[in-house]
Amino acid sequence: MTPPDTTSGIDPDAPHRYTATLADDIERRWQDRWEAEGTFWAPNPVGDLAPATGADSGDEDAGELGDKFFIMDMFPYPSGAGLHVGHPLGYIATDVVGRFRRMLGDNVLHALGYDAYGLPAELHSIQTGEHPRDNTLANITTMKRQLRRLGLAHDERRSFATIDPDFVRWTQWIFLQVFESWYDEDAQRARPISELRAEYESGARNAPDGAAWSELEPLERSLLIDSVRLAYVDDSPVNWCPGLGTVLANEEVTGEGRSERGNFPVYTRKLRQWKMRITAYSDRLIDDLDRVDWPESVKQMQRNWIGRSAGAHVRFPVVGAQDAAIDVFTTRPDTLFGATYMVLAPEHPLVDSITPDQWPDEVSRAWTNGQDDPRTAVAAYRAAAAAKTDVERQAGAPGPGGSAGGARDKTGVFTGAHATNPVNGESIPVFVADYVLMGYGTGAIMAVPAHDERDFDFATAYGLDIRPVVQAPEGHEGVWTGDGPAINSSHGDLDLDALSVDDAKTTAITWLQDHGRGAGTTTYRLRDWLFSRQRYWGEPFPIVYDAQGQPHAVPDSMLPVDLPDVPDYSPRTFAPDDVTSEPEPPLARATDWVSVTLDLGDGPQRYRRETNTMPNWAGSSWYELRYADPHNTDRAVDPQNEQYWLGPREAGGTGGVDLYVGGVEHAVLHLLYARFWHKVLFDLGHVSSEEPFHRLFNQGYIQAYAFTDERGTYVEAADVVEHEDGSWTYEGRPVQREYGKMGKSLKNVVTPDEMYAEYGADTFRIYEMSMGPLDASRPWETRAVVGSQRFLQRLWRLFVDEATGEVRVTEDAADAETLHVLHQTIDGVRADMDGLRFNTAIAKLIEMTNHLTKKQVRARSVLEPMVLMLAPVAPHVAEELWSRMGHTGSLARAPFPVADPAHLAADTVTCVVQVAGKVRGKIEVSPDIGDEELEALALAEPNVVRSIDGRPIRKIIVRAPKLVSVVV
RNA sequence: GCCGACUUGGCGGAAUGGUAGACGCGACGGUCUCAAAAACCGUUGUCCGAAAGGGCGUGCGGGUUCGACUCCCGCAGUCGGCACCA
Repeated sequence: MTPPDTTSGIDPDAPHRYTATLADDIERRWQDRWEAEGTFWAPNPVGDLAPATGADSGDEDAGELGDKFFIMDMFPYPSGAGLHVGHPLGYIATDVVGRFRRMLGDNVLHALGYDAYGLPAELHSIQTGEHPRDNTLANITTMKRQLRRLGLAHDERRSFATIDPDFVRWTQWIFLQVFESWYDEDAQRARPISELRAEYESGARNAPDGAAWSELEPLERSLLIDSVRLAYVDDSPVNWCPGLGTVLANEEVTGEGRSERGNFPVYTRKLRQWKMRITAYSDRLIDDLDRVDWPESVKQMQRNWIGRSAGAHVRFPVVGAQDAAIDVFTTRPDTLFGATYMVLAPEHPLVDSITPDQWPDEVSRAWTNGQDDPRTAVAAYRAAAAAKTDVERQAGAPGPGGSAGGARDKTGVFTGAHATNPVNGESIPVFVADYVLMGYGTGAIMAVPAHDERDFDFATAYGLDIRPVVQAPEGHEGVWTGDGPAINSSHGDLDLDALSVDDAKTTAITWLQDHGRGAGTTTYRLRDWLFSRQRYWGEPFPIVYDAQGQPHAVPDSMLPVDLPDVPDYSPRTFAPDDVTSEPEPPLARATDWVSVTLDLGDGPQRYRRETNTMPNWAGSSWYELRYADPHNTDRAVDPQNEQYWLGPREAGGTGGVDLYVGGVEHAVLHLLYARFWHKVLFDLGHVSSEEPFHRLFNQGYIQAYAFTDERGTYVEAADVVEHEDGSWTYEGRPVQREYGKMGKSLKNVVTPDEMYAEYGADTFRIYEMSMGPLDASRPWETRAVVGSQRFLQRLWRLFVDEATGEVRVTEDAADAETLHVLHQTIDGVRADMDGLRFNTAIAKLIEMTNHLTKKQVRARSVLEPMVLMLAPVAPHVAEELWSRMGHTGSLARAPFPVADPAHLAADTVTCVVQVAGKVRGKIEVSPDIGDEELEALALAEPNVVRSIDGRPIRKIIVRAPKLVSVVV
């Protein structure tokens, strides 16, 4: 008989031991087979990826595809730097989920594309002269090879890159959809421009100024239409970055007023640029956050970014000026009686017209900045404000004493004008100050120093009245921004006194509306999306300009508009502080391309092409749709395919990708833009889903330790030695440890290739998944990887004789305890997989393996479910064992084990006995023991008796069969 | 400043209000070996104790509860986002 193979019989050099070499052989073999057999192909309802079922039309087949599960990763930018072990974390996680869902019977759509436009490739081209496409495609090839070795269960037929002409064609098509739409505020949705034009032509609608369509000149008509398009050219302040030679979206500018890429200063200035009217969707973008399954933190970030705030517009007539009035936005209309002055932003258009030639009598010296007349004073102040970058402006001017600059000292100047407070007729001074921003609200405020910190600071500095109109709690000093009864707030027919803040707001707004002096309103922080860049490596706009400079869509049949070859890929860049420079995109130099003759309905004419390109966010704003129908030449996505993969599952649902995994760094940029485009496409009837991503999950990051020597230079982390006292040395010299990213410059990169070579892909996958919860960041520790390999080796040994390679699985029946362990494990692993808790799922598999090893269990009825549970995380070794047990096909679609309730309950349960809240005894009892019997057993336990020590028992809590708590 | 998340052994981390520290790394002890490495087996929160057992322990201070890592209040620290947004 077989000698009991216990501890000492294990030979590390056994020929059939699960080593990196064997793993490598197994993994490559299965990867080739999966590819050859198309194991992970996901059929579509219709089109080229529909199942080949003869003459049947697609409609019938859709039902036969079964339940779907669409899982997505945030696709990568194909960098030339190569992967480190942090990159695949999310891809492994989605692969585990995808494989699990496939074993539950779902039709799983999982593929990976490449977000291939980007600055690095362009910078590389500027240096080398190589076309960015060549470099990018080479990087994609390398990256695919590295990722393939992970054994990801992707449908390769659905992979694409955003630079593929076939993809660009539809990116440009979507741009034109946006361009050819307007937002109908009444219907609260985007509608085609053609419908608006029809309404104008039929006379159903007049221009906003009341003019009839028929009375307008052709150019006026174009301008009217263009002014409401969702994609439009606008000459308004943008973020100009001379150092990069391009403009940037607000989202691409850091809090310090610098470019996110390159860290160059950014200046606000007016330039003619493409924008997208994302602000039209502000409410829906906020409201629909309640309908998606996203991390609360990301939802909150988007809410903050959109920045909806409710309040009122109030008109303050300018004293002495006929029709002039200052329109302000306030969130606190309840404090109108506390408004003691007003402030205009330096760029506010009314500043010039309201500033008089002379100071009024008895003007305070502090208000004039020492200037002899208001016009000079205001002009000087505005010039000074304009010269500041946003950074300086936000940092605040250094105080008179050269203060360290912590506080944002308020500066400003009196305009010499006064305005009338509409609620009490009071005349209050109007200032210009740069603490009021032109970009928010109306660029003008009513200042209520008693209840606003900023106004309080300014009022204190300039000696302005501070009048409390909300009763602060007793003993409170300074500004009170909280709730309380209104005081000093009554005049004429408006009486707010004693009302709470909320009630006073409502009352004040009603009064303002009734008297035509204002209205309740909502403002947003969100600005329209700046959509053009002065760069080469991006999608060209499918737009041409006519002789009058009016934009026209390039006809659909001419898409895609390809990038022309240019002699030089760089935009003209300037000194980082050259504010007045004019942007000059590289495409402008392709003069033959720029000038084009087209017939857009009026016969052949010369047009000039748009020479800006789209921002890198364009491709990623709709790529989820293309996975569902990657080769469609007639549409971006066929409606049936879209409905199947993305359509809402229940009435009123948003639909969207079932699970989208990626880093939290895209919380506002990519995720906001993608939602916006998706909603436009929904409004126009191109998709049935209202949201692109139904469930979002942010994976954490793999961090790493880096080490610096005494000069602060990074040293090779792999060669640092740790000492028992917790210190580290490199080549004998002491080094300092720091914790952060993995990167070449930090000399702490560990690559997946090293892991494949040393342990194999399955070990690497297990390690990454077992390090901790998926949403937490954690440090990489190469020396811990061996633990995952030991697990797989132990498991392998259960099945395979390491000396002979013989499969040792028997047809024996399993003992009751093992069955209990098995079904407990099945139950737990299923739940963990569902909740993306791969770390605890793996821990349970390890526990079970340790149990089977200890008991030398070889029963097929236990080992087969074990292999199936392992398959999502370690698919290659699972496939190998499955096939060695005699199965011929892949286990990719084998049913995931189901726990048998009969085996879930244990024979005995450990009951804990607490005395005065402390555990004093444990007793093994039957799971269905009664309360009374359990109580009696507990009180008979010697250690429990000793702990009670004769004290009177006040109460006994029995939770059979797990717990007895004795209160003394 | 505002918003959000987090804080558990030497380390990564487990724990529907019910045995704190599962699982893994490391460390220590052992088996095998001439030896070492590898592998395997065992121990491992901390203090007292020969043991039985007991004290103390989940950032800090309170509270609710028979019972709190878990719930509530206050504080500190770390990380992320926003930031003169009216």
